Amino acid sequence: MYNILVVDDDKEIVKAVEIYLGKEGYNILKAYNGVEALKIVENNPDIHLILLDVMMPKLDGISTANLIRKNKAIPIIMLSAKSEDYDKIAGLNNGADDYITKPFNPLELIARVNSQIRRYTHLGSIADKMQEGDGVYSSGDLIINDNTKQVIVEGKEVKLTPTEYNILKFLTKNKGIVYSIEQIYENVWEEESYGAENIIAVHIRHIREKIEINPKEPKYLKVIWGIGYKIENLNEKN
Amino acid sequence: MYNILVVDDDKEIVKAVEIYLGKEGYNILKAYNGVEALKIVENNPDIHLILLDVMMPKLDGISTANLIRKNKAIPIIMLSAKSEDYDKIAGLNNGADDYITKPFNPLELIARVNSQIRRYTHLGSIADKMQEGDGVYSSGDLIINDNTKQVIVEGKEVKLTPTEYNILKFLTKNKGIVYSIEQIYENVWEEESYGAENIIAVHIRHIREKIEINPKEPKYLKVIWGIGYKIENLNEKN
DNA sequence: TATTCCTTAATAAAACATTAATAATTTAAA
DNA sequence: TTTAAATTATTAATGTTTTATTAAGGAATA
Repeated sequence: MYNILVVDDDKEIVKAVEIYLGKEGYNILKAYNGVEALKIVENNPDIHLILLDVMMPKLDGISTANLIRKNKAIPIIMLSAKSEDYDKIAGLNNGADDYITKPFNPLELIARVNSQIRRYTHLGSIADKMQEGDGVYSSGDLIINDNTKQVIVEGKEVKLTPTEYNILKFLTKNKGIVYSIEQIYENVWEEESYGAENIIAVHIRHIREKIEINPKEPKYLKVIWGIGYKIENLNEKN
Repeated sequence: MYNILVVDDDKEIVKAVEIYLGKEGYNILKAYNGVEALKIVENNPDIHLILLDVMMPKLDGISTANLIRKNKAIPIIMLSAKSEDYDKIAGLNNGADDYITKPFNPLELIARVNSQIRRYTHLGSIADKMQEGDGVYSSGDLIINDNTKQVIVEGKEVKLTPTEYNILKFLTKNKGIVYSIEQIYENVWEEESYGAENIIAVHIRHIREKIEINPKEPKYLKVIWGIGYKIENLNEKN
């Protein structure tokens, strides 16, 4: 049984989250501002994840996260009312592991919570087993093992078709670099590209469906408008 | 006499399972939701196996399994109505030892129950006798002893032909790694491969018939579509 | 010579790739 | 700020490839 601390000054939201996550079998602790959250974290050594609103009276979510992170390595998911740029807000805040914008889709909430819990509880062992090099490529919590042809995202294995696998492998091997549709086609199919736009788009969509929690706000497989696609380089965090 | 707890909110299914397993000589205990199941497990120290429906009111099967597993190491077989992706559902749930999709074939039900009971009651001793290394290769409850040329699956010896044995040995020695049909042919026959597709496919089928409970949903010998075959690495579970 | 095993062939089933049509975004221009 | 053009996203269908299955004939083995 995992314990999740939910922190939001809006009691309706806390209640809703409690219902959604309760059904999933999680045990919920509640706080209504940052100060309360800090006290609860201090007194409960066994909290597995924190859901933290950004906008709160007394102590805002980002400061709260930073204070908690001084002492503990608990995963934190930030909640924010504004549907602002996912990347920007997430980037502002070193403390958070993930980010959800309100109003949120319950299924997405559950998926992100499960993903972080999985990551926190199992991932260490998986990541340890695999070393970059030796046909293993990674970006953040996306790991490709070309020996076993396995793709693991946030601790969970994902099944790709051969073409999907080849595209993802190519982009992850060269993470951070943007490739045009033509370049992707020619590298993966090893032949000239003609009207390849759509065929790549369809495969990209299928890959996103499998590796991204929310394919509309991809974390790994990003489009650079007018140029092409890349796998975000989520490794070297300084 | 072994005691099996059957948990499903559909009383028809509980009754049917009782009939099938009763004929096999098992003693059946019944529960109709997760909460009832927990009470029975608490009050009966001598339950040897649990059959647990995934979709149930009050407390779902996966949560129930996790709660039971906190205190006991009883084998659990999950039942699910949807014929969804076996791997996905099984992966979601660390607590379960096996998985059956409804509607199920009575023979498969019996085979899986017998297999788990055998495993639970005898396997410790077999696995102890054999040590990896010394020509002994294994994955989960599949054990190959190359000294005695024996293949043991879930506590039961299985007879393979020489070619079948060589293919299985090659894949199990290198479990987790995916080999193309050509690679398998060249490693096992030690000669160039031409149109080897079908010959391998036929042997694979024969091996599956012998080592898998349900060859259509193989647990050990898996295909990676478009790439090849592998023996799933079922050992290192953390 | 009888039996077991391997291979081939033909067919079925499943998984996957591609295409096409349409919708939604983004960017840049009016 | 609106509109238009370009680019990417999405969905469903159709076609292709790969694997699975079955059965039968031939080779090896006892």
